[in-house]
Amino acid sequence: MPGRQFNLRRGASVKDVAATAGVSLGTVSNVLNRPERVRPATRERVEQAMAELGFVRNEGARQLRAGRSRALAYVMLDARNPFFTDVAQGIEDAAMAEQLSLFICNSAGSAERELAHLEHLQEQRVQGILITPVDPESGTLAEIVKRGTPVVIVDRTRGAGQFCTVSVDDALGGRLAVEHLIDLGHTRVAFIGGPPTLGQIQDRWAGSRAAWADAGLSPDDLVLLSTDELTVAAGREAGERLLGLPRRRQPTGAFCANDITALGLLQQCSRAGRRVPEDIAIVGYDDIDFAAAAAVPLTSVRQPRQELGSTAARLVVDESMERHLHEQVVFVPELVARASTLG
Amino acid sequence: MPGRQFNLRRGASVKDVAATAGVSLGTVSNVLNRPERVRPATRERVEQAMAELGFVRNEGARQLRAGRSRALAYVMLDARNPFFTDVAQGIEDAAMAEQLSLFICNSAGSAERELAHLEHLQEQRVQGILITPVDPESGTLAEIVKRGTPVVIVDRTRGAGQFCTVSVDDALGGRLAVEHLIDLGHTRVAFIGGPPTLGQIQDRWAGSRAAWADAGLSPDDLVLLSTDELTVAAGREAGERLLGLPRRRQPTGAFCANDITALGLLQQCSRAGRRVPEDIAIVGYDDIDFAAAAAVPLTSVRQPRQELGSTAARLVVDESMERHLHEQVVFVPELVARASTLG
DNA sequence: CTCCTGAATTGAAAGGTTTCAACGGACAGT
DNA sequence: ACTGTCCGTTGAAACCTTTCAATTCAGGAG
Repeated sequence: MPGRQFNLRRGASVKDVAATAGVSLGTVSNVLNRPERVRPATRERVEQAMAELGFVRNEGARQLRAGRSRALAYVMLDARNPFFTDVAQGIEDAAMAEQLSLFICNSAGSAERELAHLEHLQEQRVQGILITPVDPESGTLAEIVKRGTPVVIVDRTRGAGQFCTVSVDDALGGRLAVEHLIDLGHTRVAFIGGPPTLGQIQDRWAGSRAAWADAGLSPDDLVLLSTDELTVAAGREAGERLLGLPRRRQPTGAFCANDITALGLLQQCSRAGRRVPEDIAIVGYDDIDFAAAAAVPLTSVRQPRQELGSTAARLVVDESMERHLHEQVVFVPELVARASTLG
Repeated sequence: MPGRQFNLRRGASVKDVAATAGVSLGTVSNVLNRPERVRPATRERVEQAMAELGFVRNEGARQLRAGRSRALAYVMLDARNPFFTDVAQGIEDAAMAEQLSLFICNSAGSAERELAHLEHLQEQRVQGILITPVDPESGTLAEIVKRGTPVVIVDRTRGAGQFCTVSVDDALGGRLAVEHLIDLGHTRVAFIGGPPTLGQIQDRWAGSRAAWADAGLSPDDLVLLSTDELTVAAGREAGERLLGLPRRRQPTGAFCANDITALGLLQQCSRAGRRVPEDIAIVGYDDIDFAAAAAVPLTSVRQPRQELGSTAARLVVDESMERHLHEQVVFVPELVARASTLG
């Protein structure tokens, strides 16, 4: 290969391509960004040169010029919860469709980790940030928006009034779950979930109570078993409490605020020799893949997870393009009935 | 705030900071990168200016200058499999410790998606790529390495001779699972998994057979139930086949090549009214969180997932620093016995 | 033949950071 | 007083892409 030599360590640049193809920098750039402006013969020559040199665009330089990068970011609250990985999948699909890269980070519920991630993402000049925040009211996010990076809150609405949000109607979800149990004839039901400070728990509980009241049942027969977190262990522990209640005061149905907790309850029931749904019917929330995969497939409230993600991505891209009114998109959940209630 | 004005859209640059602090560009850069070289008084003045202006380093420009970015990338094979999300967690931890950003991508088993991701990552000039490839022999990866970006293969060894790899001893894992069943007195056992083209399946099967032979049992009594993939559905379907065998030829123990398949088998058993482990003992593989969360907690072969990830990250960072010999790290798996075999 | 038009192409400038050779000043030693 | 050293600081150059005003060229109209 004669003539033109470029820095091996760094690879070919537009300049090298231009020299090889015998055109100017500007033309190479046009081939990349506005090919219709370039005469087909020229374009072909340039493309040939690119292939020959193995040219790969330098996104960093591009970003520097443009002022912002072609990357989005999603800061997950809990990567171990399949709900969030499915949301991430929806975001990735949308990002790919827009030719954007995606940083996925996991705060794992730690405000400190979250902050470190947000710091990095700002340094990367990402085009927009999608986040399920540890604490929406911390002020960090507001500051990021003020600096010009669009932020969309995913799956949270409390304290997020000033942001775009994408969420699912949790009150309706709670209602659907409890109405399902009522329809099946249950007159004593447990609500399992927490912590009660979480907006979503409040909404699902409120929806449950409303459905209960609408059916003319006594509030005393909708038992709140509050947990500290939404984990398998919390579900097991709540199950222990539930099964320990005196026989005649024992609920015949339980609505768990997420599937992971429901799996814990299911395990505890199995351990105690109770049959599901004959002795106790169980409804979960989220409809993660593992809900359908449980020994007794779990009835659950499905949230449109991927759509949640892709919509959030669309919003953040919109916002990065033009000033626009903040949108608060709310999706409708759906009950998926399976063996854990139907028998 | 008098005087100095900077482009609002873009935010403050080192230049703005330098002007505000009354020093030169170089000094600001020194404060950022070699603070020990700067007189404390000066440093403080610069840091003050940074805070005042809300200065955020522009990683793109930094990358442009340095030739590569301060970001790693992990291309997952299947984001819905918790095994890989745990590996990702390990990588993220290591990346954070090194102050590196991390792109997480999901090929979802599609070579096309994988290629699109790799394209983007090269444009980003990432410092290194960690990947569980759809096809290690495709040549794409070799080309990326040739262009100077280090690549480490995660959880695959076949056809990856020329790369750094990080994996777990699958033959040993298979041996542990089957030895456990033998120890419990099982003399007829099923191996469930596939596709048989997958190196890991081959290794786990080979390890199983070796353990079986070592115990002096007849090869005919280790039954291979091959599946097309490692999914819940495949596990259910294999369960159907297993339970359909004539009673006296029916295995009393099953070793599934991953936990997800084992959950499918467990579900099928539950559906058919078989008790686990009394009628059939089940061993899974991976020890994902949901294995312990199953109605009957699953005995499983644990792989050091997070360590797998963090080691891979360490290797790729090493490789990006200096030429080094390719390392092939192999971890040792461990059996975790639970109720699905112990009763 | 000249002028005009529009299309294709050019080249310089800008964007923010890092590096490095060079510089200035203080201070010690002679 | 002079030289040499060392520390702290400086400013220009380089990294690569994109943009845009300017330029060239071909071809048609007058």
